[in-house]
Amino acid sequence: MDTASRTEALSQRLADSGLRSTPQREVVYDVLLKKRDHPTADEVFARVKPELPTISLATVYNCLETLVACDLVRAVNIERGPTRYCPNLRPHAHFHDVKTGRTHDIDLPPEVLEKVQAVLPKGYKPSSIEITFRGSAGAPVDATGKSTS
Amino acid sequence: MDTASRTEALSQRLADSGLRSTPQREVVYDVLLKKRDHPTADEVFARVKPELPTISLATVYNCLETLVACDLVRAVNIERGPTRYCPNLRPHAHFHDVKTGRTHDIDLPPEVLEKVQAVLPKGYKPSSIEITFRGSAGAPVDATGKSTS
DNA sequence: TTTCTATTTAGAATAGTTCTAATTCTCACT
DNA sequence: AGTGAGAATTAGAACTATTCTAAATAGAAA
Ligand SMILES: [Mn+2]
Ligand SMILES: [Mn+2]
Ligand SMILES: [Zn+2]
Ligand SMILES: [Zn+2]
Repeated sequence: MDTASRTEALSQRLADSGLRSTPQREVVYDVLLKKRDHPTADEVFARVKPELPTISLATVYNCLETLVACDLVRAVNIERGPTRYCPNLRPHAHFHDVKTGRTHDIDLPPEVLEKVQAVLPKGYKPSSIEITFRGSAGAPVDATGKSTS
Repeated sequence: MDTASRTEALSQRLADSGLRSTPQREVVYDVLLKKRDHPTADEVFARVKPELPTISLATVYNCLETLVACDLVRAVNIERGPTRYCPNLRPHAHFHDVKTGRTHDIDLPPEVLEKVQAVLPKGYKPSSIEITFRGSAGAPVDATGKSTS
């Protein structure tokens, strides 16, 4: 999907919520889609600025909040520290690599989701599930001791 | 388990890490065990104060950090906002009830844990898994419209 | 074109946590 | 028992991430 059609999809979704499409909202959404590394608001701010040099950090927070409210973006709170933002709308878990500090998306098959939901006692109605792994995702090392990656 | 034997278990675990058992650490741990509602540091502070009126908030943070480092307590970050603390060491998920704001523990059978771990690609070595539900846990309502709880 | 309202903006304010430097406590050793 | 070294506690300052406020701007509607 190119930038034009993304922008179209975005304004549609915003309109559905009675909101306007703005350059700030478009560029914030674009940078999230372009580099899907779960950036913080500060990082989004830094990436948007070259495109919109007069944007403010407050606006970045506002735009992110709006995108989350429209269900185009997920706010991710893996641990204490700044909220991170993820435009991946498919059901997925997060793997937080302690070595690199990076967070990867892990697709969740419906079958696993169901299995997890099944642990809930009757009457518990979840509206969302968040699964987070913490650990190392280092490339496996072979018998020579060299990395295989 | 009474307070005396809890204290014993605590000092043992602290000693294993080369740390001292102190009144502050004991009382902080005790209040976590006594009311398992995932309190914030501020809430722990308020509960400890009657017992140790001169304790400081900094010390509460220090004690909680120590207990987490000793694997006696889990730090829980459900969403943006203060970290919460949980002394339940069994594998469990958290259900955050949006209506009441309360967070409940949900036991996780080993079978479900395995199923969830199985989504990880080869080479991903998780050291911990966090599963959080968000939703409402309202008591089911019967045909009369009265709560069944 | 005027008006109405949404949005953006800069900066102040706030919340939660961590840091700093001084004090107090504990324990090992005499 | 007395002393010294290091561990732990403490109050308050500092810090980070976020939210709020109030004024400026921009866009749609009339
Ligand atoms: Mn942020
Ligand atoms: Mn807290
Ligand atoms: Zn993601
Ligand atoms: Zn818990």
